Amino acid sequence: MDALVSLDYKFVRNIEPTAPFNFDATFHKPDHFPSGDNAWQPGCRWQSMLWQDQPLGLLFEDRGSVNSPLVQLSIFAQNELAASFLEGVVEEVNYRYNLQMDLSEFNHLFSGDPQLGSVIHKWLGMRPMHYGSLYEYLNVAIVLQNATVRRSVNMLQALFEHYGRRLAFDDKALYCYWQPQAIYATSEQDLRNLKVGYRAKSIKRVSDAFAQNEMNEFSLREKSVDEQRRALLNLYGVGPASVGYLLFDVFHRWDYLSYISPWEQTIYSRLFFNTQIDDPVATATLIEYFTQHYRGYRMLAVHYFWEDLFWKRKNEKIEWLEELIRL
DNA sequence: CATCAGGGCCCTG
DNA sequence: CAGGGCCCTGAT
Repeated sequence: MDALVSLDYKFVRNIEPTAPFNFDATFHKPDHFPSGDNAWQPGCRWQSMLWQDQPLGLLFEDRGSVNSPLVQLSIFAQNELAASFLEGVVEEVNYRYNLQMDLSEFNHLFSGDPQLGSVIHKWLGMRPMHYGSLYEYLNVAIVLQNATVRRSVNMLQALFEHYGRRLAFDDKALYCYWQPQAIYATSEQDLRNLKVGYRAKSIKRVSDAFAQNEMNEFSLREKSVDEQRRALLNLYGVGPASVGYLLFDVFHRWDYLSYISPWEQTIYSRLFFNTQIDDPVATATLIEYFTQHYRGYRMLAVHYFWEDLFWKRKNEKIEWLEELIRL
């Protein structure tokens, strides 16, 4: 299955994000684990995308500034694409990367906050984003479960190699996701052979739900948070931790925060209550704290702190954090 | 060499 | 609603 697909057609579109806009903090998230479907360097992000059965290569380039943002998007494809198709890609890209997000209220409310204020100032215009579809994110969420980062990386890579394709564009070769039908057509044992362990059952059942149109990301986007939450929890293999990530990253629910996993608990306790690693405060206390301080944008506020921390980690060693991130 | 926990979730009692 | 079991791996 590991065929190299050459994307020889190129189409260029300009996108004007809302200002202020921080290109690198939006297009690169140092806390995301490395994944074979994208690459980044300052001012550039390469990304594969499977859109309406078409394997695409995307290249985003920073052509503006914080206050006068401009992103040049190059779309690479196997063949000629209609203007309407390209418009659809641009619209979806605007959605996934939150390029038209209005941050003015968030900035206004919290730029004077003793802790969040300086972080907002430092990363002014940063957007949360997830580059993939709901189905793609679910695969990531599942391989994250109860595994070390290295193992999660290996599992996703094995899935790419077995069910995905490699796309060649702009001198890059990046893996592209598969359709859920590819796994609908396979067996749980085939998945287990890729050493995903008991997650095989979740991957299979989630893929089956999408292949049989029991899940529709686009209609789900129109529903209420509660309906979205219920629909996601209804999927086998999705629990409180995954649903939190999904509602924030895929459904853009900036205030949804109802579960904090143990390792996040340790980090937040250290950041907000200055506790020792082995003595974190209760998650209920943390949630109460976020509710008091960042009501309306609780998870977005957490995202700003989180990204700030992982950008720091990228540039300097943070010893207490290294202990918590077991590769 | 054996043991264990890891960026959860399901199922049972 | 607490707790055991689950696949596999790398660390100890």
